[in-house]
Amino acid sequence: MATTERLERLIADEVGECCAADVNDRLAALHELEATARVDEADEGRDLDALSALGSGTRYRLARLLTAADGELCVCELEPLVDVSESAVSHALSTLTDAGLLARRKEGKWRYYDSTDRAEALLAALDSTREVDE
Amino acid sequence: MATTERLERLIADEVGECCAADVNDRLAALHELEATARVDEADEGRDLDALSALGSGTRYRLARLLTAADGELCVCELEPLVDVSESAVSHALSTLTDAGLLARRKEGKWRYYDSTDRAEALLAALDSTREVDE
DNA sequence: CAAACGATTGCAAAACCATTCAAATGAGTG
DNA sequence: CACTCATTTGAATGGTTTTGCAATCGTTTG
Repeated sequence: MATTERLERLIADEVGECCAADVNDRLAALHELEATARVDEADEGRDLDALSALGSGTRYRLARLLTAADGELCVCELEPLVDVSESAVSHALSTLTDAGLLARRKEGKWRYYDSTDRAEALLAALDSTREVDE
Repeated sequence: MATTERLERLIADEVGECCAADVNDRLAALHELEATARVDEADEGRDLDALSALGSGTRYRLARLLTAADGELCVCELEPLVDVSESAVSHALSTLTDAGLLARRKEGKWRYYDSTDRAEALLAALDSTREVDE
């Protein structure tokens, strides 16, 4: 996977000249970076689940609604607020729940959903990094 | 889209009895919630772009690398750190840039990328809401 | 100016996803 | 226990996404 040719030329380009030591230093730095950036595989999977769950219109809107509500909401309250079928709402809520973005509570025939800290943190991150200019 | 039948029954279930006023109150609350939760359409589009851009393995890993690096990195430094083709890396970096998660800088033949505040905020949100228990 | 090079782009194939319809589940009620 | 109702589940479908290949763009260098 790793051919160092381009990297050598990059370093030569930056430093003017390029000796083996320079290349080794840079390679070491890159491997250290790789270690720093690496996330536990299970955590990475959960992150990807959360991001892709939120990354679709219907689910994003449901998560927004549940985050804006100060408490839990029943499926039958959510359904009229998004314009997809009842079944699609259920699929969406399940996906969000599996992704750790919603919590589900049963009460008799009804099922209530609420947003988790994770959903709130992600939406807050988006809200706080909105571009000012268009 | 909005049939109030189920909602009426839900309220009857909660309150014991259900009069028109109860239903109207709840409907008003739901409409207010809808207004609170609503995000400017363009902003919503940008949020979805950001989330779905980050929500795929290759792009997530690139964003992690650039966030962990204290400065910008050249494409040729990133390429050996992820195991997809050069072309896929380029596609991924473009998608991330379009989504507002990376900044691109040209210098001669080389192209450098760096993460934006938005990418960092999203990854930080994920990191800070990791479940402790499995 | 032609050749070399880093990076991007258009395209096609394969993999994946969101939605719907139909059927099932599980709770409450007569 | 049959019936209704809220919600979920499974399968099918149409649409989008990811990737690699080949061709191309823009820059530097001989």
